[in-house]
Amino acid sequence: MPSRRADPLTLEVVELIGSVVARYHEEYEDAAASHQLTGAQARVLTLLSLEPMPMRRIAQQLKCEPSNITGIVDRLESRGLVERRPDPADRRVKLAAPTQEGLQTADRLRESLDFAREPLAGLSAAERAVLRDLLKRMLG
Amino acid sequence: MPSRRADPLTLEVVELIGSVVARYHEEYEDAAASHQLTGAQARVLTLLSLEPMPMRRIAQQLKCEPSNITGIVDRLESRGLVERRPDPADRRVKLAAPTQEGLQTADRLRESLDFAREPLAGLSAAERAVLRDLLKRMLG
DNA sequence: CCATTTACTTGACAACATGAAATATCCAGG
DNA sequence: CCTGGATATTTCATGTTGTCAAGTAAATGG
Repeated sequence: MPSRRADPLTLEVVELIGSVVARYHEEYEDAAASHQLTGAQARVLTLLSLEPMPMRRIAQQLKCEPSNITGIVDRLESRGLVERRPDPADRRVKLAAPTQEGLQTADRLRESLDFAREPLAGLSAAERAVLRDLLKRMLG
Repeated sequence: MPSRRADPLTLEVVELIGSVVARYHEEYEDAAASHQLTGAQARVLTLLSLEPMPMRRIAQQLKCEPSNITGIVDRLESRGLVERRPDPADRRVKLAAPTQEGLQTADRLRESLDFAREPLAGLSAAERAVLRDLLKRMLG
């Protein structure tokens, strides 16, 4: 039910969220590029740095087709950042896992993601807590 | 200056912003797809629905190369959603403008962008105002 | 009036994304 | 045990987005 026209305040907040999204993306792509990674490659590498996982699960997390992941992991693998391991429990499955160098790259990537510190630095701890709670409720 | 490790609260907020960004994107792509548009096409059409503008300016707004815009506008034009007009003041310039049908599509697109209403509905007006102010300050 | 700059397009190329088909493996019911 | 159906991954064809370099047309300023 589309309710009726959203009120001006809601529209303003939506507009601001759009700006946050645009800025986040820009900074994410820049951070990735500074490590010669594309955004998609950076996302996959970051995911794997938390926990190795089957190709299929990567696709689920990124909400795309598994056949797409094949190519992205291929490129990461050809650069020595990721490797495919057999799953002892299921020979159909290939576990993608970061190499040592992949882990280091993921760490440096995390550090260069300044969207964290820079824009939030202007907010006090109390304000950040309020923001956290509001975002949490927004995300349901 | 990477300052030192960000505190847990900041990290939590950053994580939440990441979730908001992911969700916003997902919904945006879905809304675009429901009108047989790609995300990029939807962004350009939305931009033009506010105000016709030269190709060059579209590229600046989208932060990409002008040569990229040529293709996106080509596809929108071949579907009758956008047209190129000469700029009376400068014959090098082509103004991209939405057609009647393009305007209608842009309107319907806006309506289906429920990221506005749905998640924000859980917040009171006062809370939305607080959120607005915090986001504004975050964006500097 | 000529050199330079600007706006746009074109062409070559890479990454990303989807969908369909192929391969290998698992698994459950007979 | 065996077979038929489901599952995991890859390959291929195709389309969109993105970059960069080169080309054309038009403006602009010495």
